[in-house]
Amino acid sequence: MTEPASAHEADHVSARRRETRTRLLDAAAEVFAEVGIQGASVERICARADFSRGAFYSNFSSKEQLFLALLEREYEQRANQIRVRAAELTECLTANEHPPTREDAAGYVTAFLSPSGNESSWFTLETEFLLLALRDPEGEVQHVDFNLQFRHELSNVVESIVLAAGRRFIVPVDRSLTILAGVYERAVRVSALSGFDAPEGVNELGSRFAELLFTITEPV
Amino acid sequence: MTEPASAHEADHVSARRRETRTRLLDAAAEVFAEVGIQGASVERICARADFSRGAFYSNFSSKEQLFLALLEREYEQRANQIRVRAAELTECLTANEHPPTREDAAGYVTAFLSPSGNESSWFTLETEFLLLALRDPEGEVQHVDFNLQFRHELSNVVESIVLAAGRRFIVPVDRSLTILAGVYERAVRVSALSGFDAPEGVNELGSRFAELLFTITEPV
DNA sequence: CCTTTTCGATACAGTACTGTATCCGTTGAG
DNA sequence: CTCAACGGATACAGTACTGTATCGAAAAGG
Repeated sequence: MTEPASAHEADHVSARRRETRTRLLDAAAEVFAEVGIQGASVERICARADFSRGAFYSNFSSKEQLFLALLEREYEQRANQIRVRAAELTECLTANEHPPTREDAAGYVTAFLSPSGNESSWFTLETEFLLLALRDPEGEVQHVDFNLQFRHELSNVVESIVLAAGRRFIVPVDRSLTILAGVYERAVRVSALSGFDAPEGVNELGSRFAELLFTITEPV
Repeated sequence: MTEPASAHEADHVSARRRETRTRLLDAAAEVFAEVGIQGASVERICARADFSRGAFYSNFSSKEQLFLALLEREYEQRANQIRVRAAELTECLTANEHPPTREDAAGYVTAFLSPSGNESSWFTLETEFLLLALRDPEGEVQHVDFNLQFRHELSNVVESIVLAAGRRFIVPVDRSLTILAGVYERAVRVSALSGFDAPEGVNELGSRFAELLFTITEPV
């Protein structure tokens, strides 16, 4: 609303400007993760990016706008990664003659869920986002939208993977996903609290998850 | 450290002082929930409680200390409530001749999970706590401790309730609890985001949960 | 009833940050 | 080569908050 710049206007953002925005976003990601969205002063973010506040206000109207822009970027990246991994996994599954054993599944799940970037800071950011949305007067911040879209995407991905593995869900898919999501998110939280470093956490989660998957699916 | 007042010293807190602390804690609960632990200034909390900052610094050494005190109080209250409800439920279950049907179970679970105080602000506080713990240099803030104790308590409660209902867990108890906790916490989060007001949310959760319980338990 | 202690209020100095208004170097178009 | 527009730096005025140090009233103790 505040920054329409709709299609008919000059969409042209100079390379210089894009670079500035990127650096500010990168810096913000760090600082937000470190001290929180409220604890982060515009000044500090700019300092981290080696810019002055002038640059900031020339690119974003407020700290919240910056945060939302950051979130959008990260979600996008995240979604892409999932798509890529899902494609790999599907290919791998269809290439195999026999349906995967539990052990195979554990490996696949582990690989699929293995952290890519800085998982810890992502989790922190997401939690900040949740808090922001919780306090949002009337849904200005569309946490739900982000999540619904993401969920939908994920839903398709998981279903098609399961299918590629020659299985199908016993209980309705959406209910299954609720369970899976719950277990997964809880695992992430626990993992975040005891430090993400431990790689065995991921393996453990992988096998547990695979087991769960075998419990709530059946051969097609 | 700074305020030992260990057991051999005067534990006596005058009624006046206790009252002041309570009012400050109450105010803090509101303000923290509204604007977050970082967004809340000491000044604002004091204003809400109709005290000056003098009173605050005379009772707490910092905002974080206040927050931790608040959390302790709330956890305590929470735990008590669960104990009470569990006792009621157990009594109710043992009084019955026949093991509960799914419908019964849905009712019980719904009652057990039905919100008591301000669920929404509690969820917000807990999330703030999580974030605090995430950033905690080296486990000063003992989120894990709180949670482990709580979890342990809950674990016993759930198991004994299930037993009183004449059933037992198919998969190991701790794994079952992980699943239940995941599903529950996720439901709370979703509920928090779409406003806690909707009472049908609780009912829905109740029946889903009961169903899940029937899935992962069997008659003893 | 007077004294001592306790506890909260007030005053103060200092800091960090905000958003704007203005300035100036850079860059790209003609 | 020139000039306008762009994009970021700097300066400024103003605000909110912090923690401490001091003060005075109310309670407790004798």
